[in-house]
Amino acid sequence: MGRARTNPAPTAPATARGRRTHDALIVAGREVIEEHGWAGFTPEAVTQAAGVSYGTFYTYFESKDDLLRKIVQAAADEMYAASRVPDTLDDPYARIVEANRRYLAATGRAAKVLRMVEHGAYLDDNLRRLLLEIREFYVGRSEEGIRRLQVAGLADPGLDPRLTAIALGAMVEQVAVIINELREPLDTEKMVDHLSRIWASALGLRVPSE
Amino acid sequence: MGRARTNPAPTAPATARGRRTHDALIVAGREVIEEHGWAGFTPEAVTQAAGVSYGTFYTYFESKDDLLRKIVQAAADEMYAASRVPDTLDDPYARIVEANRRYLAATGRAAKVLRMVEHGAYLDDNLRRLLLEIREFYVGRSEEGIRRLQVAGLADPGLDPRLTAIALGAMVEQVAVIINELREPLDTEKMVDHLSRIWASALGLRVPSE
Amino acid sequence: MGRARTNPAPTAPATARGRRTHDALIVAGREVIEEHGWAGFTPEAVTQAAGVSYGTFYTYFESKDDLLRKIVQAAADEMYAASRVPDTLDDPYARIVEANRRYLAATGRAAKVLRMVEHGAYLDDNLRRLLLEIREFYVGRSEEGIRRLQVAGLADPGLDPRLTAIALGAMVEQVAVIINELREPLDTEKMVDHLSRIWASALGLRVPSE
Amino acid sequence: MGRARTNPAPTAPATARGRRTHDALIVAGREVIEEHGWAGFTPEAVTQAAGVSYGTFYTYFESKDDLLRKIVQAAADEMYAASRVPDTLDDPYARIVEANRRYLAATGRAAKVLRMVEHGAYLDDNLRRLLLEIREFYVGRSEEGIRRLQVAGLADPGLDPRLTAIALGAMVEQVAVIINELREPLDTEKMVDHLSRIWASALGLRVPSE
DNA sequence: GATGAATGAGAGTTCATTCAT
DNA sequence: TATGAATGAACTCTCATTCAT
Repeated sequence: MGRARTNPAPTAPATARGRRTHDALIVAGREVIEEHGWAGFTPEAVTQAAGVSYGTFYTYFESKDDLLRKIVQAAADEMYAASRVPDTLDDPYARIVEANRRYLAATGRAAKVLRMVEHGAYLDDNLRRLLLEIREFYVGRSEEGIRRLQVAGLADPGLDPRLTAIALGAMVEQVAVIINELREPLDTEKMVDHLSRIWASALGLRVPSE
Repeated sequence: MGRARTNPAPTAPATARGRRTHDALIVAGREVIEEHGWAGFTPEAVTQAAGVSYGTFYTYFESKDDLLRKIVQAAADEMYAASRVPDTLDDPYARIVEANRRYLAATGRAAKVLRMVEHGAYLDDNLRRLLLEIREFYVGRSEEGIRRLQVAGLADPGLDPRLTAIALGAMVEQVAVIINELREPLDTEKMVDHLSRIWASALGLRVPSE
Repeated sequence: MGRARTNPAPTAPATARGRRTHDALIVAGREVIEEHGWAGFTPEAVTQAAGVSYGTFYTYFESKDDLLRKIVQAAADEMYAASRVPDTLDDPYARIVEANRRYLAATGRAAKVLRMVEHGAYLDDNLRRLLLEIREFYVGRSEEGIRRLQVAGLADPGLDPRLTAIALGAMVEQVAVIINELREPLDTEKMVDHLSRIWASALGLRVPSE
Repeated sequence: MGRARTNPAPTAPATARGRRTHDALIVAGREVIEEHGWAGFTPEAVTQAAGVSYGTFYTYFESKDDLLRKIVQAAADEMYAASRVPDTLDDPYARIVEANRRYLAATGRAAKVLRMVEHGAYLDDNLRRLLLEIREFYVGRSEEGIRRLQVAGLADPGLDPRLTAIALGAMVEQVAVIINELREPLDTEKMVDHLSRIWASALGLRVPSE
């Protein structure tokens, strides 16, 4: 009936207690979605995991999707922060290794959350756009890097930087997600090594012999 | 989905008409899941897309998950068939190119279905196992190929064949899925070329100059 | 999330059984709203009153408000039908008496429903418009009648036909609603007599002595 | 509404500040119900309109219904006060005109509040009784007036004073409510004139020519 | 076999009320 | 007295599945 909304559009928590509960819900939400997937991601599950009552959910979030967006944003922010390779690292190959190591180690968990959300993304434009932006960020960054290496005469100039960035980015992204679903456990550092060598040889970079 | 199941197990269709309806539902189910994702995949939507009445669904499928499994199986079969590289092709690089071309062109659609299903897979062990098997099939096949090339002295013997197969397989799989979600349209043949070159240089195969 | 609606926008019932259930829900809905008012008008109450299960509600109505609109429409139709004074009745005063009698007797119940709904009408434009139209129908009809009597030299030409119609219509409408809420029971026929005399003397019509 | 009530019965405000807040809530509550109807009348909306915090509501009122009763009482008191026709006015017709003018002008707003509340009244006996009393007050007063005019030989002795008072009171009450909902704006003073003439002619009073 | 109505458990959301600070 | 977070029962709506025809 287009009933007038009388419920508060939730505002930022005013007290420390409120802030604590708010954050606990985001953390709990993330755990729930990691563990039980999209279908298990219900306000009830989230509030139970956070140890608060059902109604408290709506004290802080306008809707289930509102929380979802905030979880995605938080995961994305975390990935950005964790994946930044220090500028002090100069050697191109070392930079690749470091980027891959960080992506796998530090951001694997966040990547999983994003993947779980992709399902919902088929329905919601905002969320889909957000996910696209996140991917674009990584692809764009790699593309730039490849271009710079080409200009410096270190990478094969015959490669299309964008296509290459898309392909190599896809590799790392997908490996980060499936790494824990595989039959066998897997030596992460060794995988980082292989990913980096693939990356380097694709660009025509000289891989330092170990 | 985890509902009690008192349904009579539907038997194989006895008549030609029955067979037609049965198949139409699988086709329709696949279209629905491609277009509207997991959340849009309801018996209602599927029967409407197939042009039959609601109740007919349960004449042919024990449950929604039953249909899902059959869709996945059909998609997997199709991928297997489409991705087989003819034995007559001898040159290793040409084989890689052909495999990638086929994966992207012929199986991209099926790959998308599988990805959409992955969400539901977090709930159902059977389905999860099925998806793992499909991936294992591809990874295993690549692993074997790499091993053979190593034995033949054509590929870098320092590589772990399994890790390499996982990484390169992940690349192609993910590219096949995101290729249609990207901002810009993308020249598929050129992507095949890049994927193949990455694959070849990763293995240390000589890429024939164009 | 703007989740795609997959539930059928309910269509007209295809079978006789469906028609029966559909109608039973409208009847039950009306009883519920008469008896328990707007606040008691819940899908649960309605389906219980109709003796069907909860979910059946949404087989026939898109929403609670959808049913409400249909109830209002049905009540309005019924009022129109019941309040029509036969053209064979010629005497102006007799026509007034008959109109009032019918309004009170035949449409009092419908009027009560409409009044109960008015509350919701403060929120929903469609419904408000519908209620306004219903009132306009009656006021307009009376206005015309008064105008004709003035032209015929039977009614006081100094009266504004619209204001007079509004006031007299308000009187009958409100009497129809409160008649059952009063402390004391009330002789309906005597009330019809008084209303009619008020109406007639207001217009300056000669009231036949009894 | 019909919730268990373990609330401490709030006591009358002890301080001036308390008094101010208490009154502000009543005023705000009235505005809210006028503007957004029964469904918009929530403690949340009321406290926001009054510019105090949510919890403050229950410092002053036992429940939502408690506030409602106080609003109704205030509206009723206001109507009584505003509708009192000065004893100095002797002429019966002038008294009628004045009563109608006051009812429409001064009490229209209060009448609207009462009407909005009627919906809730179907749930609460106290409130229903209160509303009945208010109506009875007006009907009773008119009834007395009619009786006196009959005794004085000024009004038609054939009329039932109670039925006549009910009908004429219903007219004014309903006009006061719908006057602002009509399609067209409406000259209030002209409406007062028509109402009064209807009233007078109904009683058989001589309407002074203008 | 096919149809479409019926079912009811469960999901998301609201809101009157309570409580700790 | 004032604040705003917390509570949970109740409400609207959905949908996988069953059933009568």
